[in-house]
Parts: sequence; C-alpha cells; structure tokens
Amino acid sequence: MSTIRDVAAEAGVSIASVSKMLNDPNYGSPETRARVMAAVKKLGYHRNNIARSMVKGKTGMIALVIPDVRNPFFTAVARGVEDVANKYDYRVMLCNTDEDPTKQRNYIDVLRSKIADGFIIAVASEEDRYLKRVDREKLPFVFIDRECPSIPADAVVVDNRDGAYKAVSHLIRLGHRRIGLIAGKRDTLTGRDRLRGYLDALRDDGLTVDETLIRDGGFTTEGGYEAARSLLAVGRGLTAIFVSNNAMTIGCLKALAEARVRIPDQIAVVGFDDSEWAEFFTPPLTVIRQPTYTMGTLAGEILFQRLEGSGPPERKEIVLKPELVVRESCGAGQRGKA
Amino acid sequence: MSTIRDVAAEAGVSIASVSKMLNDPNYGSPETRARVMAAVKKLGYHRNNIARSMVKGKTGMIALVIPDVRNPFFTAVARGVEDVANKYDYRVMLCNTDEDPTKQRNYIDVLRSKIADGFIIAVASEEDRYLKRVDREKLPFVFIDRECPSIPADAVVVDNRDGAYKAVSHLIRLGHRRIGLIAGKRDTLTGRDRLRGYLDALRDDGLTVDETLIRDGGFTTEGGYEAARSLLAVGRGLTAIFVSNNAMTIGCLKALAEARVRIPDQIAVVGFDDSEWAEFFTPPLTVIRQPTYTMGTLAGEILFQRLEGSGPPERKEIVLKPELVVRESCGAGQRGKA
DNA sequence: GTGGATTGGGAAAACGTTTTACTGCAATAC
DNA sequence: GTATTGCAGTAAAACGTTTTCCCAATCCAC
Repeated sequence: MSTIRDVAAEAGVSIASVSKMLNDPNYGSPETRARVMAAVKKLGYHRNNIARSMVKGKTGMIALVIPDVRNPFFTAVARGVEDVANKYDYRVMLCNTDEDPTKQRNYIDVLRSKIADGFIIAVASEEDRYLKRVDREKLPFVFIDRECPSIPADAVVVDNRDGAYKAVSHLIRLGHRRIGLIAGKRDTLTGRDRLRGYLDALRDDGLTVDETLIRDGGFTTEGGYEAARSLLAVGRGLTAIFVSNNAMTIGCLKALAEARVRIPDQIAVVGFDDSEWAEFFTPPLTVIRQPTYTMGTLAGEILFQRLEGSGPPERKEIVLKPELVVRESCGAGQRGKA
Repeated sequence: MSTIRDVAAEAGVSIASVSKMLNDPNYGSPETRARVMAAVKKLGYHRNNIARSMVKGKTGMIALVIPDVRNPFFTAVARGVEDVANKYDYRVMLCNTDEDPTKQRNYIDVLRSKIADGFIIAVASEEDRYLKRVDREKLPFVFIDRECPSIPADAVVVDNRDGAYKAVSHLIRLGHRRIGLIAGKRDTLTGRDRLRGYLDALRDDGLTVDETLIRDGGFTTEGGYEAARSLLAVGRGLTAIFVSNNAMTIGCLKALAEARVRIPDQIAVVGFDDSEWAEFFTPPLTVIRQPTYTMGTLAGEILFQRLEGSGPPERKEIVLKPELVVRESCGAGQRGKA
C-alpha cells in the first residue's frame, strides 16, 4: 500500500504539498499539481483515513444502537439515519443489542474509545447507569423511539399515547362500545403510553373501562396470539380489538383466522405500526403509522448539528404524531384517511 | 479526553508499561498494576482506538455493502453478518447502494482508504470495473447473493435455479399443467437462474413452454401487480403462478384479490422468499425459503478466515440450497414440508 | 522602484497508540 | 560462584496523515 510519502517522492515534492493538493483543489501550480496527480494515479494511492482521523480527531463515523434491525421499525430508522449520514459524508456503524443491557454496554464501551464521533440509540433499558456516564460534550448522542427520563439528551420520539388514542376513538366513532386491547410490555414507556391512549379515548367518550377486555401480549407474535384467543374466549360482547404493535397484530390475526372470525364484520381490528404488507392482507389492515424513516433522518440531523457545534445549546426533543391509516379491517371501508 | 500519557504520569510509570498492562493481563507486578488501574479509573481513561488501529494496521471493522437493508432478505443477512462479526470482536459498517453503481463506487472508494479491514458485498451490477481493481490481498471481500463472473473472489450464493425448479415441480406434482411465471430482471443472474429453473422443471416433466404465460415483473411490487393482471387477462387455462421474489408476490396477491380470484382453488400461488408474514396471509403462502441469516454468517466466517490468513488459498464458493415451504396457497393443504 | 500582499512550496511537529530494543535485577541452574 | 534465564520497566521509533510556521518568489499599487 503506497503512502503519501511515496507519492511525494514520485512527484518530487514534499508530503505537505501533496496533502494540501489532495485536500484543496485550488492549491498549487498547475504543473506541480499535474505531477502529483500523475504520481497518485501511477501508484494507485488512496488516502489512509485512519491516519487522517487521528490528526483530525474525527472519524467520520456515527453509530446506530438499536435492539434489532430485523424489526421493520428499526430497519426503516436505520435507512433514514444512513441517508442523512451520507449527506454529511459520514458512515454508519450498526449495533444490535437484542434488548440486552450487557450487549448495549459493550457497544457503548467500544464507542467511547473514539471509534465514532457520536451515536443514535434506542435504549434497551430505560434506566442505564452506564449510558449516564458518557459525556455528551465529548461523545454526543441522541435518543430515538425511547428516552431515558434521567438523561437529558436530545431525542426523537413518537407520541404513542396519541396514536393509541386515535385508533380507539376511530373505533368508537364507528359505533364500537366494547373494544379489546392487546397491550405491550408494561415496563416500557411505549407500552404504558399506548395503554394510556386506549384508556383516555374510552374515558373521553364516556365509556367505562372493562379490565377483562385488556390483555398483555408482551409485544411478541405468540403473545398477541394468546391474548387474542383469550379475548375471544372471555370477552363478552367484544366487537373490536386494538393491538399495540405489529408483531402482536400478526399473532392476533392468526388467532382470529383459526377461530373463523370474520374481519371486520364480527370483529374489527386496528393495529399499531404500518408495514409493507399491511395493505395487502385480506382485509387490508387499518393501522397507526409511525414516521419511521423520518425519525431516522431527524435524529441524524440533530446529531450532526451537535457534531458541527451549530444548533442551540439546550436539549432538543422532537415528538412526532403518528397517523391513522384507514383501510378495511376497522370496518370503515375505503373512505380515505382520517 | 485523557490519554495513555496522562495515565502514565498519574501512575508514575512509562507509557509503555501502561500499554502493556492494558493489553496483557499477566504483565507487570501487582503493585504497579494496581497503581495503573487506579489512575485509569480516576481519569476515566478509554483507549483511543484510532491510534491503535494506525499502529496495528487493522481497524476492527468490516463493511456490508448491499442494495437496501429494507429488503427483508438483506436485513436478515445483515443480522447474520453482525453476529459473526461480534464473535470475532469486529464491528460492521452498513452501506446501502440502492442498486446504484455510483453509490457503490463511492462506498468502495471509502473502503479502499483503510477504513475497514474487508467487506461483504451484494453487487449492484454484475460488471463492475471498479470493483475489479480492488486488490483482494490488501482488502479482502466476499460476494453474497450475487457474484461477478469476472472476479474470482469468495462467494456465498443460493442455487436459484434449484429453488425455482422445486417450486414449479411441486405445482406440476399437484396436477397443474399451465403454470404462469412472474419473472425478475433478466439482466441479473438471479433473475435468469430462476427463469431457468422454471423452464427446466417444465421440460423435465414433458410440458411445453408457453411464452404467453411468462411475464416480467422487474422484481418490484408494482411490476408483480401488472404482470399478474396481464396473466389473468390473457393467460388461457392458467391454474397456477410462480412468482420470482417477495415484492412481486405482494403485487401478484393484490391483483388476484382485486380480480376476486380465489387462492388456491382458482389459481395456486408459490412465491420466492419466505417472510415473517407469509405464514399469516390468507391463505398462508407456500414459498421457497432462502437461508438468509445463514448466508450472512457464512460470508462472515469466510471473510474472517481471510483476515486471519487461515483458510485455503483458493477461492471458496458456497452454494446453498433453498427449501420449499408448503403452506396453503399452492393447494397442497398442510401436508408438511416436501 | 519600493512596500506590502499573495502564493507555491517545504520542514517539522503533532495526533495516541503499540512495539522493539534495551537495562537492571532477581531467580534459577549448574 | 558464575552463567543463564526471565521479568519489570523504559526510551524511542513507528504508523500516515494534517497543520503550523517558515522562506522565497511573484505580483500589485502607488
């Protein structure tokens, strides 16, 4: 591998000149520039970015720390992050934690050793004592999707309560009175907020909350399946179900299909999280759509503002509103968006 | 940010000693070691990995260059790659090319500048003159999913012809005689191989190929939709369709649903690529499943063998066999796997 | 023609590690 | 008692850039 030193020797100039010409298109006389460029081409020289990073104190890399890129939500986020990174001529490193605090801690350790200039993180646990210790001045980071209440860092999140509220009020508006809920994990803010949205919507419309219509599905497909079966078994007078995430929606749909329940005639369904295939299910799914890709780009933009030192000194929190996408599983027909 | 120099000063030893103690748990006397560790803790020292990379000539990073992580196929591959990278204490950098040769070229340029120790790539174009120029001795790479015939690098691919062959023979075995094909892009090896599998299966069973039953869908959802509509319109006697990838399958399903065609009674469907939701469609989809995650881990293992200098000097090519997953859309009922 | 600004070019320091070669010193082997 | 080995510890080189400071030459304005 040839170095800048080789190029300088080949062209008969100093390494300083080579460096300057490579970085500043206006530097140097046409003749020397030509000689240098010829040498670069002849030797097949490529700048060593590691050396450059060392002197610049910047790596040109950010990290994205998420539970699992296979979750379509995070897949889209990842793509958003990479696209804005590209815009700023940055690279992105992918870190899956599997919701495991130890894995997350290991990755944060790696990041602290100056391997990236900053990171975007969807925390595995809301209480991370280790994360609390990273100095945001030296290694900026921004929360995405989930926040740590005790750490005042920038954040891009979605209003989960509002999403659930929209879904449930929509069902109420369609005449449903006994609406089941397949809830997520109660130990996550996301799960609690979506539960709260459900409760608030019911109360605001003067409906009483029936605890027997609420089931925990743990955010997993199997959990959603079991919860739906249970609702079917004991939920008397049930005419609709709101499911708190995409995995559980799949499980719920499976249970309804097995029980030969027709959607939406017998039971209407609204899910949280849109996906590529939701539109093509029979019937097409009515869902709450989160602006996933946009969340990624916004988080990226905030991070790059920090890296450039521009932007306000105070903490920035962006709360995005999810959107109700009306298709057919709610029984509203194709009346467009609400 | 404190450096090893600060630690050495604080502990009253040389920087060489600090370095050795940090890297070799057996080095040094217990007393000095204690002093050094105390200094590390007191100063909150973290090793600067950039500096380390420079002297070691290794970055501890590999890159994954793929068209788009949002394609579930590549999502799973990415996860496989990261998991094995972790095993070798490596990090992975994500590079989406959007099938754009220019983007791919830019990323390769970045990689050539010693930012990663090697990479795994699903090429945007089979003929990449630029890729041909990267020296595999200096910067090892392995192909995944797609190969460049002109570049003799390691590769992990799937036997696409075999997959299509299995799908189509399965339909023939079920009694279908007029089987439609929604083909992929002919300018990709993948697309051509799947077409070949379709043709071979037909011929091997003594059926004649009817060109009017073959449509191009360009590997996109819209393309699959249009292709299916066209087949429905002019494909006389059509009783089954084989669709060459997941996106086109979604489009095909939409077209069939709109035309009120019952699956599998009126038309049986087999798709290429399994997914999380294929099982939960009504009817559940019969598909050809590719070992996506495994492809990622295998490609990773090969790459790390190269990086370690172990493994055979000759080119390594792994060809995985896809698997037929029989559900209900083919009309075979739940008879298990073939 | 002189003073001041601009420009091409170079020497050397700096970035923060690891590694090599070396010095003592203590323990071991004969 | 001497030669040998092994270990703790150090100084300094090396990794490949960018950047600062400097010199010399050219250009321009007056």
